[in-house]
Amino acid sequence: MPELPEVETLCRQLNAILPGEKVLAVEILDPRLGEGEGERLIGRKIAAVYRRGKSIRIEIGKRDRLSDMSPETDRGKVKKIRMDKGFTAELHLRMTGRLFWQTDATSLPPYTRLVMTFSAGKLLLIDPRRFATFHARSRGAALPPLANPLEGLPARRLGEIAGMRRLPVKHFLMDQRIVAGIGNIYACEILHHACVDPRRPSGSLAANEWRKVEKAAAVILPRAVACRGTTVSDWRDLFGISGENQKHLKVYLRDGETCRRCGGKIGYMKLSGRGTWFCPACQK
DNA sequence: TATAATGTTAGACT
DNA sequence: AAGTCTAACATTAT
Repeated sequence: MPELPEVETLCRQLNAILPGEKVLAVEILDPRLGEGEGERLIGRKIAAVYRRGKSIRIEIGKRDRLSDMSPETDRGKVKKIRMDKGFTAELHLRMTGRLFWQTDATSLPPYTRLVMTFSAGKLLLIDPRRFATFHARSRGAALPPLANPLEGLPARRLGEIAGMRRLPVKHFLMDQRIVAGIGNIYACEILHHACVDPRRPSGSLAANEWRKVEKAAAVILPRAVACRGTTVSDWRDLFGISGENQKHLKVYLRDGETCRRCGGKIGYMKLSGRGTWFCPACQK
């Protein structure tokens, strides 16, 4: 469920809480998430949290001085432990993953799959469908940055990449290798704002149409971040609070209702296997 | 009971 | 070879 604005919301909220916090425990409750992945994070401090596309990357630093001062350890060993570069815990929420910051001693909510304990609280991964992924990797070379639609989607680049491709433009915008972070809701909304029919072959868009797509993304995505995401079913932010962006939806889930721009009737169809809402009257 | 769900990807098919 | 399409993953809610 979470797309760029939702993941961005979580990252910002995590960044206000986690840096400097030490990982006290990691419990993996769903074996699909990998067995010993969490062990090596224990005793380390969070440096910062970043978003890359729809992934949440928690940068975790070197082991804290006190925690590796086991008495009588030979110095070589201690040194070795502290020489590493730290880890990155990478979370991808896929369809139904959520993060929740729990600060009271209540029991874990249903479908909790992972618990990361800090002194200030517990970070829970809740995921009914169990598609979410979690990996703790030692920090290596920085990954190449993905095109970040929050920093703008240059129309020219989009046109170049689209070339002569016949892939529907909606599918094109959702290709994470091209544009990192747009999913089904925002692809529908961006194309409606840009007045472009989602079925159009991506290679058929004229330069001015890509410019409209660029502008649409620049309106829709930052507003969705400011609204802390779109709650149409189960999306909640880190503190369990619904987003507000559903108020701004023009087509998504509005099947049969009236287009607020032209008065036409919002249509629904399956495109590339995904539900697609659009206004046939004003999206050409 | 059948269907769809805010994501990704392996494998099949052009 | 490269582009495109489909099914599969696991589970709930309607």
